[in-house]
Amino acid sequence: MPKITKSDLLDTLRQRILQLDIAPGSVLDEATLCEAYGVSRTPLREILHRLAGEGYARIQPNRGVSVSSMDIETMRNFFQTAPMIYASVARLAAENAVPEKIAALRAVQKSFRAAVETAKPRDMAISNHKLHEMIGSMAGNPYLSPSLQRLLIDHTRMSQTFYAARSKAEQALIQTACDQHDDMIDAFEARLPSRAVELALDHWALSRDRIERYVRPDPLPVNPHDTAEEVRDAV
Amino acid sequence: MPKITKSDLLDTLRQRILQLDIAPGSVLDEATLCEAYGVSRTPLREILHRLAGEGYARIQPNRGVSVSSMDIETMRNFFQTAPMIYASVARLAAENAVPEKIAALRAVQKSFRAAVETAKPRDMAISNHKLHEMIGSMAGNPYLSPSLQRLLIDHTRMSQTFYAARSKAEQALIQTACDQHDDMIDAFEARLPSRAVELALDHWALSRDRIERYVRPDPLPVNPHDTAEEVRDAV
DNA sequence: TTGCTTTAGATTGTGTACAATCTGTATTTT
DNA sequence: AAAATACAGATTGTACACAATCTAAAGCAA
Repeated sequence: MPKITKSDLLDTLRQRILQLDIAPGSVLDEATLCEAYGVSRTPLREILHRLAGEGYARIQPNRGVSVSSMDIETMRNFFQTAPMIYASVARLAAENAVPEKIAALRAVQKSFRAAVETAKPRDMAISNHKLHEMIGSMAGNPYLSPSLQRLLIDHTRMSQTFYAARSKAEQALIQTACDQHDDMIDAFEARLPSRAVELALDHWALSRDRIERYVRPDPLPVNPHDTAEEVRDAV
Repeated sequence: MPKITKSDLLDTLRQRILQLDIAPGSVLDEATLCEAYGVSRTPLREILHRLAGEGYARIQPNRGVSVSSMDIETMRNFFQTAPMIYASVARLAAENAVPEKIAALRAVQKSFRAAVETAKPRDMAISNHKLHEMIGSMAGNPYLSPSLQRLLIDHTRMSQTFYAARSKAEQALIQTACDQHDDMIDAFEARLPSRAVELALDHWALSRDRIERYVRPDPLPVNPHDTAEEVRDAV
């Protein structure tokens, strides 16, 4: 029976949700989870309430808890909101930068780069999530943090495919994103809010384009003899 | 023994916190609350976790739950963030207006106006809070809502003094705020995002000035013979 | 006195039994 | 046959007892 602490279990569930190991919309069954992690229902239920409060899940009274879903309407709101929040947070992070937190950022960025170099998609996604969470923490604005949190949850879930890059071109994009992280941390450290905002928006644009490309891929060729490029130009 | 449902108790505690009936920073004692409302600790603890998730309270493991505090740093972040979020929410509310929700807004605004006319500060604060929550709901953006929620919690708590208006001038300000509500709802209904943003910022400016005036009141006259106006001009 | 250790009381966290509610199926009624 | 109802099994919600942890006061050593 694997003994596990409450905060560890909370973290484990958060990660499983972020990695799509537990699918959006699926039900978090109390009995199953208790069995799996060897805790009783009382603490588990408190964890579920907490997950709900953080936006990872949703509680319907007398009908259980389910992982937050990601429908088309949600996506629309995501694209509408992300740049504003990310830019604001970057600005505040630059204004409120302190050496201690900068060092912590660099440490996480180091593990992100390591994950990139060893091509471990899951580690990339989690490190990236953590990095951006820490930027939010450095921004230190309790009114923006909850929005940032919710954006990051869905952003990380959507990016799962991103990090499992197949082509050389996709790997190059990941490298660019990785370099952008370093530039952003430099901007925070130098306390350059405008520069931080600019970099944050570039970083967002890269991610956005990649997600859009996944959601709306190049159509299959109508005529099997056409190349993908010809089809794309025609559309 | 007053029998109370879980969601009612959740709502009651939210209102008590908003009305400063439970002071910022004070601990929410499990035993006391169980005694007071006749529920056992298990459901109460789940309510407390929920309140923490929503930003009304803060959990420190093994050290209990306390009502969110409002220190000087928090205030700074509040003033920095509020206009952006309020404006964004107003824009989205105008874009996503539906007759059903407009009707609901008008109903709450009616009860707000009634509270103003009967000079009931607590009802004003709660109606105002509810109205702005509903605007957020109509905006329908799950990424902005949590930030709006947190802003409203502290905004309502800070406004407690505002609604207990003493002078004629202060009552006139409340009237203005009330009229702004109607204008905003009209703008939502007519689907005029720019107009809605403009009105939201006016509404914010009014509230902000009032709060600032409370935090930094006119200084007492140095020389007892001076009038308040002379002192203000001299500062 | 000052600082550390011990220990009793209070508070928070967990496990388990039981109650309330919901869901889906089978039966009854029209 | 269709609709309504009743029931059984499963799931969620609550109460309470007990375990773990923290707090603060008392005692002891320097």
